[in-house]
Amino acid sequence: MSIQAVAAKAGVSVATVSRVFNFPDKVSGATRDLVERAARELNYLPNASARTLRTQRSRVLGVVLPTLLNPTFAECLQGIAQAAVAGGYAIIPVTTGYKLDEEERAVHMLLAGNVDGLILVVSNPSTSKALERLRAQRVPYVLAYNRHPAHPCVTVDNEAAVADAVARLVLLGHRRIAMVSGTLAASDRAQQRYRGYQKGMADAGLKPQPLVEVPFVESAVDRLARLLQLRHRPSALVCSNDLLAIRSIRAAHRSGLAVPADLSVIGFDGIALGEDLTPALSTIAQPSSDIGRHGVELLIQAMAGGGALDADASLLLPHVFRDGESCAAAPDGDPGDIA
Amino acid sequence: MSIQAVAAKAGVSVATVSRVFNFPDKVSGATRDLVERAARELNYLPNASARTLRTQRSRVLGVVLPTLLNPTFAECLQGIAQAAVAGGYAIIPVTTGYKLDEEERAVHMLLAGNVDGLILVVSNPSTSKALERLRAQRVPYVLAYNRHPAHPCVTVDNEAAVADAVARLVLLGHRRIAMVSGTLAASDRAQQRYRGYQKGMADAGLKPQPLVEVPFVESAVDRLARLLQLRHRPSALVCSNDLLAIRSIRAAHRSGLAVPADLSVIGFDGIALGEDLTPALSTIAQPSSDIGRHGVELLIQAMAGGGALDADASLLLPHVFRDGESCAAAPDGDPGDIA
DNA sequence: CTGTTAGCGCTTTCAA
DNA sequence: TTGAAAGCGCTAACAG
Repeated sequence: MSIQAVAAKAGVSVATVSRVFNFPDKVSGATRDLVERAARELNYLPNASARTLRTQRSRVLGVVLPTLLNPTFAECLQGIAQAAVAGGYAIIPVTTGYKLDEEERAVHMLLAGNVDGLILVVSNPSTSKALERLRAQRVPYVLAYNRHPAHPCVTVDNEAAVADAVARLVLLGHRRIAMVSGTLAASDRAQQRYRGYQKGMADAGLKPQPLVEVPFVESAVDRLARLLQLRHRPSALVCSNDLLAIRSIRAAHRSGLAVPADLSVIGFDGIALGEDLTPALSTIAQPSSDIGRHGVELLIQAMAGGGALDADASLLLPHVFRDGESCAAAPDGDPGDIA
Repeated sequence: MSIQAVAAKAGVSVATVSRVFNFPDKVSGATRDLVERAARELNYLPNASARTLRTQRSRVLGVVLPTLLNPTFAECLQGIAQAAVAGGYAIIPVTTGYKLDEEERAVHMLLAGNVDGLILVVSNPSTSKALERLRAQRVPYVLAYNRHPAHPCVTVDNEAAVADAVARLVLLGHRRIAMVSGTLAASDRAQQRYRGYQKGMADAGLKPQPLVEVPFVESAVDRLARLLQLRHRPSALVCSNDLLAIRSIRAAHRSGLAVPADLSVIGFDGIALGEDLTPALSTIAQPSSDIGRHGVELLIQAMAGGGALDADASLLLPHVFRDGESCAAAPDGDPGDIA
């Protein structure tokens, strides 16, 4: 069903039909009705490819995410989708599994697919080939969760957030506080959060424990359980994300420790599911949906202005500490190590 | 960067360049090298819209899902994405939030976006306007999770799966077994699973309890806790999905019941996260990723054959009972109600 | 306010 | 094995 057919049926030119769909007020009411009726009767839908070819705008956004298996990114994608629809855009999401070459492949694929702009979560903005390429080709893009002075980013203050969480634990009497993280090298967020841990400990005059770094792939529960069976085990764990926190809680149980009586656990992300667990997860909640939404809004705005996005358009959204049940006062009698 | 530029640089016609990209063996080795070099140097990417306009195939698949906040569908989408990439397709996912009018809107949007085919999870195939439309317009599509004799579907045998779960509980000595479900009207799966519960109870000579139907939106924990404080409370719960099972466990704790000592809970879906919980979730695991993958493969296959998909191409994939820790022998002394 | 027409970048006959 | 040219459906000058 083409514009030709509609024009013929309505007895007008194709230009008029086009105007009815794109600039309705440039057409007289009578003609407009005529065309709209014809279009409806023919079940006409403008052909997106033809329109894209002609206008050089696809009204499609590419989305690059590490995975959808972590609810954080699924929530973010929902926010992205919502904002995209509101702005008249479709999205094509691609997941990379935290792998650098997949990031590049994803960007290549999306560029080949004619997307107008990209919103992405990369492993590390400083070293990303994919970003270089986008910059070189002047493709509008915005980063989500990442933070880097040279790129437009929408995220939270990871460092401050974790430092704050550590301070709360200290206030509860904890001294042996350890941090559990995924592979540091695979994520700038993990690095920022670790710095936040170090800062929090230093601020409290405590000696930071060695980072407990668990690979993404294996479930990590065994590794964590081993840690918790040590003689001078931590009384509190700050985890770099909620999934790790959940596994830490499992590890605690397996080691015969009660959460939060024997061990406090704090997560990061604020996945919705955390509130339904027992104990409900104490966590640093970031506004994942908003991060996605704002990212898209910035992007659309920039594209309307015709250009790429500037680093100083970056947004730092507020995080909140969500007080659950996995966090309590420290058991007595452990002085910990003073820094 | 257009095919013209590449042709000029390589000193050949645009037709030859096109052939190099589409039918490499129809071009002599020397010419091919020439063209490939030129393309590389110019950083040429064929324009997807132009190609789509000309060939009438977009190589894009539409995906309609209820939500990504339930990890089940996120897992499924990963499977879909993987199979789509493997088959040379991009995907455009749209979520409907279990709302019928959103289903229609989604299909409309995707059709306007020139997708070649659709994979969707609808509320109820029997009553779906969206499906009618697809059928009428002869658009290739396949359903995931849904099951209906008149449509091509990829799913599991929900009824048998739940009946089997009930049988296991009976074997463990349970008599008062209740089913917890989301809004029945909103999902054919929920209806099938409920029938499975009824069948399982009947097979054991037990009287089915009234269905505990909790709305999707509110967290349901309060409602469930109330149920569990009744005098003749159930000793086991079969839940229509894992999210409900998790909330049921929370409700149990809140009511002072231990899981599985005082209450057994079985979920449905087999979300990965369930294995990291304490107690680890006992659940009927369906192969979500495979459901997505097979759906896409069927679709691509059908589209290659030029036509829509037939109902008898439907696939029933195997489910497995994943034995976790949320399910144990019934406490003594409750005879239950005999049917 | 409406119509005519060129051309977006590509694939695909048809001819050489 | 290669090239010339038509045309996919649409938008946007431009003309009237």
